[in-house]
Amino acid sequence: MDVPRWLDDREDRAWRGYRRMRRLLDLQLARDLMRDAGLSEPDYDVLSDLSEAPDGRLRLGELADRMLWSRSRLSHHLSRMQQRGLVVREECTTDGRGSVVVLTAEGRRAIEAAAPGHVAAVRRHLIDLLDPDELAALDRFTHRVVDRLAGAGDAGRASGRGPEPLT
Amino acid sequence: MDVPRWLDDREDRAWRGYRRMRRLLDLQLARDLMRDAGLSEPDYDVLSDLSEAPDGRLRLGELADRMLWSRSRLSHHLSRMQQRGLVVREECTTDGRGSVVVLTAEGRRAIEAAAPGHVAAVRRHLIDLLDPDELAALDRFTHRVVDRLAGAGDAGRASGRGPEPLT
DNA sequence: ACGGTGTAGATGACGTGTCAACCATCCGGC
DNA sequence: GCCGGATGGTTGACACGTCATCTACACCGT
Repeated sequence: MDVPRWLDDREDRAWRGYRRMRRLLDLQLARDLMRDAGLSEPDYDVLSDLSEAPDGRLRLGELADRMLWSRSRLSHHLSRMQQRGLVVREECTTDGRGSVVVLTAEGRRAIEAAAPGHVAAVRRHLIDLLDPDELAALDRFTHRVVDRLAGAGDAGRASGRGPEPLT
Repeated sequence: MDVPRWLDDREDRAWRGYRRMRRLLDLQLARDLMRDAGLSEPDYDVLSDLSEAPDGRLRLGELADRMLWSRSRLSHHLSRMQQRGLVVREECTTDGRGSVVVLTAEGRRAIEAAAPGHVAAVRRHLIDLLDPDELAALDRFTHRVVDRLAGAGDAGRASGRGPEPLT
């Protein structure tokens, strides 16, 4: 690590801006969503991913992977959503261990009612504020960063180089 | 709201990329930080903001505002950090209600030990992956978004226009 | 068929965040 | 001076997320 390479002015501004935006955007979108649709962001994400799946059904693990959630987290969250009647669990016919998460009619109603307002909020607070170049840049570099991070699970900082085994 | 204006392909890609990056970056930075310095990201942020303040001391509310945290959250978190000896609370001399948060020697040691590694991680996983244009774009639009959101606290979606009273 | 190993999920304990009271103090008007 | 409302901070109850653990089943080699 030797002499640390601090962030220069431009980098620091961008980094602070990112974190601040991240926080404020979250708060705002969560507020809007809760007020307009009675859903939390995690609720929305679950319902949204489910609604995009054929028949509104997905294996729990598959859903967890898509969302980048731990199975445990998803399991807990599903229990709460199940109580509210938004989803149900079914046993998996092809794998005795598995469960299948299924969107209920009420869940579908909820996501369909919430979506237009949520998309509008995303536009209002973020997307519509970007010019085409910025939008393109956002697309490019987020995917670049994601590929790096998703590629080598830990990509340790320890030794100088190269991927390392996952933990 | 009428016919909802959905996100087109480019917008959708950028938005999904953003959320995915956000999640993975968080996980990775948190992991690195915990492993290398035994701090959570919230810990780091508190210490970092404190260490930038004169004498390492700030009014609780002032700190909460800078961090965009609720006073309640900060108060809880400080109690935990105080237990670990990273900060202490002092009574405020100019306002009988207030408390002043003070960085301890150990707290200063912790943040100084953590900083180089954390900055390196931020570079490795994000900053160094952006070309100058992208960095500039990130700086620009994040601040634009922040200004909007910070400006009109709620900036309601309800009526067509204009700021509304805070909740 | 059987035993060992790995994987899918569930669960409980615990740390953290939020929300709604709550108390103490400050401040502006009378 | 004092009263009413605002402000600074704390607290407790509850929602949520994580981690370690546990059970049940799958898969593979023999």
